Amino acid sequence: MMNATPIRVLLVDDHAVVREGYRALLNNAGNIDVVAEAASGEEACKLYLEHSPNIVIMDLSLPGISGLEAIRRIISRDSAARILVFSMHENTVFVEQALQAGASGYVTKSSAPNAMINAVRHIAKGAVYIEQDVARRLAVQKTKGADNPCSALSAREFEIFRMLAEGASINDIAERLSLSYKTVANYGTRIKSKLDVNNSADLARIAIRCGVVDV
Amino acid sequence: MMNATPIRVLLVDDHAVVREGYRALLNNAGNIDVVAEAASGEEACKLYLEHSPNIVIMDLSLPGISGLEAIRRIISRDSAARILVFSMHENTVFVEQALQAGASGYVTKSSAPNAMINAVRHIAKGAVYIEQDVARRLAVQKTKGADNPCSALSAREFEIFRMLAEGASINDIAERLSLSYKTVANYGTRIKSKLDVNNSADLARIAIRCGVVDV
DNA sequence: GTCCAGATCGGGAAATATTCCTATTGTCTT
DNA sequence: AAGACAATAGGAATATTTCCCGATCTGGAC
Repeated sequence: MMNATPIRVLLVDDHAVVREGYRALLNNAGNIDVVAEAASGEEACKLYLEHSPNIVIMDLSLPGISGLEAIRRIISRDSAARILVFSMHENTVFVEQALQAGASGYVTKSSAPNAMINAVRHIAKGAVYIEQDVARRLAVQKTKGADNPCSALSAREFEIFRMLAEGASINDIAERLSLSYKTVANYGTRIKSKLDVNNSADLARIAIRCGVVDV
Repeated sequence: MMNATPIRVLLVDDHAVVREGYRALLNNAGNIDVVAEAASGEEACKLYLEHSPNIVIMDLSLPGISGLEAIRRIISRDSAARILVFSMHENTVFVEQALQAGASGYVTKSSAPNAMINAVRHIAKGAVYIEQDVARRLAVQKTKGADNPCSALSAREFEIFRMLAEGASINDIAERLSLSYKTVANYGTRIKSKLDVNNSADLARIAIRCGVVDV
């Protein structure tokens, strides 16, 4: 097949080996041209301005500013920027945050190898690309227009969420808030359900991610 | 340059895209032949017996049994097996655990792309390959004793600790490790006791602090 | 003013998880 | 060979979590 101008891609991942692999993959796909690579969010912003690629493929976990922050910065400079997040995180929290930040697509590293290729082509055409199962879980979770998971919580829920994430026991919390044990236990269940997790470890991680408690 | 028999490699990583990338990388290097790919520890063990590769390149985070457990199983069947761990974890705890389990090398994904190639060649010759800075940090840590709580844990404890901190349920873990529910539950209690915490949220925070799981 | 949605608060019962105890192997070390 | 300790797991008692309910209360919609 003959193609016109190739899709120009900026690759952002802090692992050189991983970038190298993706580069090989994208080159083999044809009509996709990796024009630059960045190992950090800062570098990504800089290189975006220099190269004005059609697509940015962005890992979320980066040294320095996070992938999410990098997305925000790129979008703030060019609201038409098309960014495909290529993350190993399956959690919908990340998807939400990425889309909220302005990403046009989200593909997980567990996807089929050509999912990235497909996503690149779709996004280049102006579409939004999210994988089926990720999208489904996202839809289930989108009860409110929450920009971060914590904002789906009511005041009381948030308070108890914090305490749980800090490692407080149900009894502690009940006592400190002068509530019945049952009430707190039920809040715990409701919070986990709202945040789409089913254990305290994940709860703690979300809290840390949101800066609600510290590490 | 002309070479005799190529180095036959078994690639183990749960992400098809990542495997694809490494395969491309190794093929380009010349004289290295990826003879099989596994997406899980179980599959790796099976394919190891079928193909008897010269080298296994093993990611540590796998579905089902962990990379560490897979290394142990392969080594228990063939103590001469040469396994290169190729992990994204920089933490020395992982290096320690991997070498203890019988790995012959440890390369992080942040290394230069050809570090993997070098490592494969070295290990194929029978050497042990660990990157400079990783080795240095390992040595530093050894000289000044236990600086992080995880080193108080045994191999099994560490493995389960990780899984718990990642949010896996007792049942998940039992199934993935082919252990009784009771065994895992008891490990959980022992781990909490050793780490001096009494809930999963604190467990997760310690794991994050030690860089054993990410946020 | 009435009504409804949603927040807050909790009981009951069943399902799960955790703890503490004990016991059997196997593998080192001394 | 003895002792220490890791790995494994059962039993029984607790503790926690979940699911399902119902009672208030409050702030807006109509």
